[in-house]
Amino acid sequence: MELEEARLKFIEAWGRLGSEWGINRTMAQVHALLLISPEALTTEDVMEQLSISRGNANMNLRDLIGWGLIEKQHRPGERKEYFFADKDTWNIARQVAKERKKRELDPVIKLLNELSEIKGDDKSKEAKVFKTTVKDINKLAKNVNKTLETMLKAEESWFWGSMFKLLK
Amino acid sequence: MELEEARLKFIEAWGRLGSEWGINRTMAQVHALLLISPEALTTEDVMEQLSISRGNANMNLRDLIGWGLIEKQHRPGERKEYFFADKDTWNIARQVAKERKKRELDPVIKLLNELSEIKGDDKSKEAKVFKTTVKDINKLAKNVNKTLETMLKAEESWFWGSMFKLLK
DNA sequence: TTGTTGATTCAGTAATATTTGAAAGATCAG
DNA sequence: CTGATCTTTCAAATATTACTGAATCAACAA
Repeated sequence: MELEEARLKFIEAWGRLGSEWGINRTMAQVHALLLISPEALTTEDVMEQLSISRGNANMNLRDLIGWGLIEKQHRPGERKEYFFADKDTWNIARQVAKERKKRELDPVIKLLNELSEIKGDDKSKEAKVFKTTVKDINKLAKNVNKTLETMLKAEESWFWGSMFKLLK
Repeated sequence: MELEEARLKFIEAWGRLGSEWGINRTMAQVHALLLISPEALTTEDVMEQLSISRGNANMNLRDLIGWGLIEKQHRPGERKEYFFADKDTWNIARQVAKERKKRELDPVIKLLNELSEIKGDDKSKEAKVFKTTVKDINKLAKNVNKTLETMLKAEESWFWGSMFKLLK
C-alpha cells in the first residue's frame, strides 16, 4: 500500500469512528489529518486536503481547540494561523475522556441523583422498580466516574501496567 | 418530584445520552422505558407510551434484541409478543461494550494493522510521522481491547474492586 | 486612511438519519 | 380456505445535522 492511499484510509476510518461515537465526522477527519502531518497546517491546507469549505474548516478547527486536541501556532512575521495536533495518544485519550465526562457523564449523574430522591410511594411496583433501576445505574455511573478520574490523573505506563495486573 | 415526571425525565435523559454516543435516540428511549417497566410490554404499549409509530417501535425493539439488551417473551395462549429488558446494569454495560467492540473497535484494529505494514520509505518525514502515529494508536487500541476483554469476562464486584485498588 | 490578508459568522442549502404508515407477510383458529 | 390478529418491510416524508460561500470583521502595512 502506498503512503498516500494509507493516509486517505486512515483519515476516512478516523472520521467513521468519530461519527459512530457521536463526534462530527469532519472534525474527526481534520484531527486525523493533523495527526499524520509532520508540520502544522493552515486553514487553507486543511480545506484543500479534505475538500471542505473555509467555514467548515474554521469551525472544526476551533472545535478541536475546544476539545483540547489541537493548538494554534503563530509564526513571527506571518499573519496566517497554523494548527498542529498533540500526537501523544495517551494525552488524546485523556483529553477526550475528560471532555466527554464533563459534557455528558457529569450532567447524567446530577440528574440520576435528583431522580433518586423521588418521594417513596413504595407500595406501587412501578415506583419500586423505578427507584431500584435508577439507584443501580447511578452506582454504575459513579464507578465509571471514579475510574475516569483515576485515568485522568494517571501516567500511561502506570495505568496500563495496573490494568494488566488484573488480566492474569 | 412525582413518579410520572421522573419517568419521563429518565427516558428523555437516556435518549439524549444515547444520541450523544452514536446510538439512535428512540432506541435508547425504548430501552429506558423497558428498564423502568415492572412488566414486559407489547409493541402497542411502547408505541403509546413513547408516541411513536408501529414501524418505529418494531424496528427499535428488534435492534435492542440484536444488541442483547432486551428479550421477547411469549405468553401461552397469546399471539402478542412481550418484551422485557435485562435490568442488571453490569450485564447492560458488558453487553454494550461487547457489541461496540465487535462492530467498531475490532474493524479499526484490523485496519490499523494493515496500515502498519505500509512499505517503509522512511526518508520522508511524512512517512515517518504516519508510521509512528499509526503504531501508537494501534498500541492504544490494543490496550483498550485487552481491557475490554477482561471486563467482558469479569464479575462486577471483582472488576470494580480491582479498579479501586488502583485508586488509593 | 486605504488596501490586503486572513479569520469569523450565519442564512440558506445539502446531506444524513429517522420516522411514518400502508401494504405485505405470518400465524393461527374455525 | 377465510378472517382475525399481529409482525415486518420499505418507499416516501420529515426531522436533524452538517456544510457552503459570501458578507463581515479584525489586524496590519503602506
